[in-house]
Amino acid sequence: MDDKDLQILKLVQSNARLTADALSLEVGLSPPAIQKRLRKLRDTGVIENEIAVLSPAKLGRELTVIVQVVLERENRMYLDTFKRTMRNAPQVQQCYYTTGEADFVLVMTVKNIKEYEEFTQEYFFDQSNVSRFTTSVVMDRVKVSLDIL
Amino acid sequence: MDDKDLQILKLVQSNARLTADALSLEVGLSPPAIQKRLRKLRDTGVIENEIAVLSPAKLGRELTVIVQVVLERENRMYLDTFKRTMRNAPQVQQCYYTTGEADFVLVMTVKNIKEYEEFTQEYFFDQSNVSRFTTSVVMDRVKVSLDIL
DNA sequence: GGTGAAAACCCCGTCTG
DNA sequence: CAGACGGGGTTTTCACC
Repeated sequence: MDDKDLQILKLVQSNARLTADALSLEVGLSPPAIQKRLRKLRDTGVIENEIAVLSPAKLGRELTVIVQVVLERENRMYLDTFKRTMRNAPQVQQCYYTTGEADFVLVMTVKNIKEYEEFTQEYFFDQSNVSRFTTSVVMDRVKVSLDIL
Repeated sequence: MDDKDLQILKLVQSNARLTADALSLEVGLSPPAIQKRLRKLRDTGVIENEIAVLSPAKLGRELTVIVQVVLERENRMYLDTFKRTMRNAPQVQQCYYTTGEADFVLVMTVKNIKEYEEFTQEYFFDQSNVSRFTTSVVMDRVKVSLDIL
């Protein structure tokens, strides 16, 4: 992991379609050298995966909400159950287990408020372990990235 | 936008490296047909971009925090200034302008609590428009994706 | 890490249902 | 109009230096 690797990572974290050829011009290595580094970065898990970012608006998921969830009982089994449920819920983009007021913070995308209401019915009310939750409706997705460099 | 497109999107949103050949087997179209659809999905903005997801842990960004920010004055100019600042701050992965208690919700990744403290000094205290903010430290990144299908 | 050849993949015509 | 085939060009891959 040297400076060249960091340069490559900075570029591909916002555009994974850059060819080894294009990268080689920026970084100053031959295309095969770039490929070797990319392979290593993938194998070692520095690059976790490469994904297509879809437009929520163009796919009818106009509504983004942020939810803070407080659980009723906070023991290992209940925590794991809740985590597993969130991982399997397609409406839940992100789920964080946090310190502070809430136990979990969720970032969700849904078609409309009705779909969100149905989600809360299914996951927060019916025989669940959720004590209370507060909902914030997103008016502007000011910045949405996974960049870390 | 038919069912075939949706199938393609579902696959590439979690793995953008799938070749047209591999996709053709799943979807039941010829590789050129897949490519034509992919091109259209990119051109129309349904696929916004393709990115490499990096491991925060392996790059020394061990700490994720979620911050709720309340502004002092909430007029157009102050809002736009705050949004622009967040977009340009590399520590801020995501920034949402929301209804509810907080004006903004941030998802941030930092090296350690010291870097976060410095960030708050620079962006929240020094001559800023921030009234107050509450910090939640992430103990488990249960689910972090941008999947919407 | 660089070089060069082979393989795989992508993209563009054209054709067909 | 959307999909299937076939070419040529690009990109990736791999052996070797």
